[in-house]
Amino acid sequence: MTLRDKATILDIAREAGVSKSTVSLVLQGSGLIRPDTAAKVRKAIADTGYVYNRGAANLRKAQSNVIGMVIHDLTNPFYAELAVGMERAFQSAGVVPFIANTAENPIRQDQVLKSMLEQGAAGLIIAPTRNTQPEALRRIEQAGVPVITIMRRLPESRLPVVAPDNVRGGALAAEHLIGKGHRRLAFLGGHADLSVYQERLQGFRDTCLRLGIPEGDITIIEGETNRMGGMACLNAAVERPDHPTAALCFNDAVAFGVMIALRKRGLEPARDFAVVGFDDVVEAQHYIPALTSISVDTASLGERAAHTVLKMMQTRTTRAEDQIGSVTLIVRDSCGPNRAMGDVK
Amino acid sequence: MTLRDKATILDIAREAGVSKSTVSLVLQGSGLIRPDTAAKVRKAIADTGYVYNRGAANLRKAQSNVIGMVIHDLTNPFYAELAVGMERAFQSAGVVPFIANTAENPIRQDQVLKSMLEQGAAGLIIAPTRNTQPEALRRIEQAGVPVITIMRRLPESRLPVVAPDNVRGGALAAEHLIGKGHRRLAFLGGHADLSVYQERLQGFRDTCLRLGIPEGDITIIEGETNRMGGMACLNAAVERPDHPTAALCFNDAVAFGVMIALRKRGLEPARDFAVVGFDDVVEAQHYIPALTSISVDTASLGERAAHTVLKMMQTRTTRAEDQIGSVTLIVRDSCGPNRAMGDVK
DNA sequence: CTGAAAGCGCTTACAG
DNA sequence: CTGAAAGCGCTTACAG
Repeated sequence: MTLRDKATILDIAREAGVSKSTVSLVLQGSGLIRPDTAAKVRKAIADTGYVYNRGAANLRKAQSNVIGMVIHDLTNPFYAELAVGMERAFQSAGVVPFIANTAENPIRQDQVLKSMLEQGAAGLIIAPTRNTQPEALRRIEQAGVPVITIMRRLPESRLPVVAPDNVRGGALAAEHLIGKGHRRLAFLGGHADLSVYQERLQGFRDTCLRLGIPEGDITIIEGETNRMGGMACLNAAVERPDHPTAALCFNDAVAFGVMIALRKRGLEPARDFAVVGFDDVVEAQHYIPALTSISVDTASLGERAAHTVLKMMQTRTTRAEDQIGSVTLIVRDSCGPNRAMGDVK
Repeated sequence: MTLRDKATILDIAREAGVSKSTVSLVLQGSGLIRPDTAAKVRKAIADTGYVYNRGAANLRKAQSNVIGMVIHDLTNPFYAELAVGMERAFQSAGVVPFIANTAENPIRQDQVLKSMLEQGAAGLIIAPTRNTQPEALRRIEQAGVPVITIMRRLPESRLPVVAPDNVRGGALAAEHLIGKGHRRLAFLGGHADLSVYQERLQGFRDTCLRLGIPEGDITIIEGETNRMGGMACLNAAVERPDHPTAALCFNDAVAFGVMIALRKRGLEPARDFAVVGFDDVVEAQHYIPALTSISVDTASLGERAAHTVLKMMQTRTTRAEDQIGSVTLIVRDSCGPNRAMGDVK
C-alpha cells in the first residue's frame, strides 16, 4: 500500500533549481512565476513522474475538492443516467466526483456517508435509500458540508431537494389516459413511503377525480420498483373484478414489467391495456411497443443538482432552494389509439 | 468549502482528559488502551461530532484506503452490475471504493485516472475505454499503484486482466445454434478493436468452421455495442442474399436490439431467427422471448477483480495472474425449438 | 498504559 | 519574482 518513494515538490524543486514555494505556485497556476521558470518546473514534473498529493494540499488548505454522489440503486438505469449526467456537469466544472452505490441499504448508506465525510467531501448529492433516518444525515449537516438530496425527499428533513414535478407528471398521465377513453385506471408499483410515490400518485389520483372518475374505479397496487414488481402488480390488477384498462406505472421499469406480464397473459400492451411509464429512460423509445412515458429530463435534473452543490460550496452555505424540474408527456405507442369505453379482452 | 472549524483529536483529547496519542490509538482500535479510557474517548468523539480526517492519517502513514473503479460505461447495465458486484466485495473487506464513469472517452479517462492518483488511490480497477493508449496507464504503473483491467484487455499492456472466457462463450453459442439446425450464422455488433470482440468472435468462428460451416456462410457485421447497434446490424444482415438465420450477438444489449429490429420487420425472434446474447444481464430472463445468453457470472467476476487488487495491495505487488472466469450457456426461448435446414420467412 | 516530539507533503503569509 | 518558516491533523517510535 505504500505509495512507492514518490517524488515530492521538494524533489522537483531541487531538480528544477528553485524553491518548493515556487513549485507550489506553478502547480497552482499562479501568474507570479516567470514563464521560463514555470517551464523548467513543468519539465521536472514530467521527468520525475511526480504525482500531486491532493490530500496534503487539502490538509493544509483546510478544504477539499472531492464531491460524492451517493446513489441508492445504480443498477436502475434511470439512476445510472442521472449519475452520469451529474458527473458530466461536475466534470465541466473541473471537479471529478465519486459515485457510490448503497444498494437500497441504510446501513451501507451510513458507511458510505461516513467514508465520504472522512475523505473530506466538500459536497454531497444523495439519492437516499428507503427508510433513511433523519439522524443519518445529521452528522453531515453538522459538519457543515453542503448536501442535497435528489429525487427522493427525506421526511422531516430540510435538506434541499432537486426533483421533477412528480405531481404534474401524474396529472399529465391521468389526462392522457382519460382522454383516450379509459375509465378504470390503475397506479401500479412503488412504495407508499417514498415521497416520489406520494407525489406521482397524488397528481394522478386528483386528476382522475377532477375528471369524473369515481374513487372506486382507481386501482392502486404497491409493489417493487422494478420489472418484477411491475409483473406482479399487473397480475394482481387484472385478477380484480372490473379491472382497470390502463395504468400509470410508478416508473419505466415497472411499466416494462407490466407489458411483459400482459404478453404472458396473451394480452397485447397498447391494444388491450394502455401503459404509461415515468422517467423516460433511454430504453423507453426502443421498446416494443415504444413506451409512452413522463420525461423528467434526466440530464438537466443532474445538471441542476450539480450546479446547486457547486454554488453552495462557493457560497459556503448549507441551504438552498428546492428545485422542481418540469416534466413532459412523451406520447409513443404503448397506449394505442383512442378507445371507446370498453373492457379488456 | 471550508470544513467548518471541526474538532480534531486534540479537542477530543482535551475533552476526554487524555493525550492525543491515546485518542489516536483508540481510533485505530488498539488493544493497548484501558477499556474505561477508551470509553471516555469514544464518548467525547460522539459528543463533539468529531470526524476522522482520513487524509491527514493517510499523509502521515504514507498509505491510503481509497480504491477506484473506473468504468467506461455505467449506463450499460452489464457494467453497472459489475461495478455493484465489485463494490459489494470491497465493502465486505471494509473498504469503500469509489466509482467513476469515463463515458467511453479516453480524455475523460485520463482526467479521472489523474484525479484518482492525486487522491492517493491505493488500488484501481479499470474497464478501459476504447482507444486507451498504453501511455495512459504508464503513469499509474510507475507510481506503483496496483491496477488491473476488467473485461477489456489492453493491447501491448501487461496489466493483469480479469475477464470471462470469451472464446469458450463464442464456441458454446456456435454449438448451440448449429445443434439447432442453423447453417448460416452471423456474429453481430461490437468493434473489432476490442479484445472482447476478438475473443468472442474467434470462439464462434472457429467452432463454426470446425463443425463444417463454410466460411462464406458466416456473416460478420460490426456495430455499436448497444440496442441501436443491434438494430442496425440485424437490418444489414437480413438485406444480404442468403442471409443468416441465427446470430450470436456481441452482448445482450445488441441482442435486444436485434430482436426489436426483427419485430419491426414482422419477423418473430426465436421462430424466424435465433438470437443468442452474451453477458446474461438481469433483463435477459425477463425479456420476451427470454434471451438465451452466455452467462459470464458477473458477480463472481466482480468479486475476483476486487480480491485481486486487495491481494496486490497487501503484498505490495503490481503483478498478478490473469483470471479467466468460466462461462455458461443459459438456454431460454430466443432460439426456438430445433429446426430443419431452411430459411427465414 | 500514556505523554512529548517529530514529520508526512503541501500552502501561505512574510521577507527579501 | 523567490526563499525560509510555520502549520494543517494525524501517527509513530520513544520515554516514562
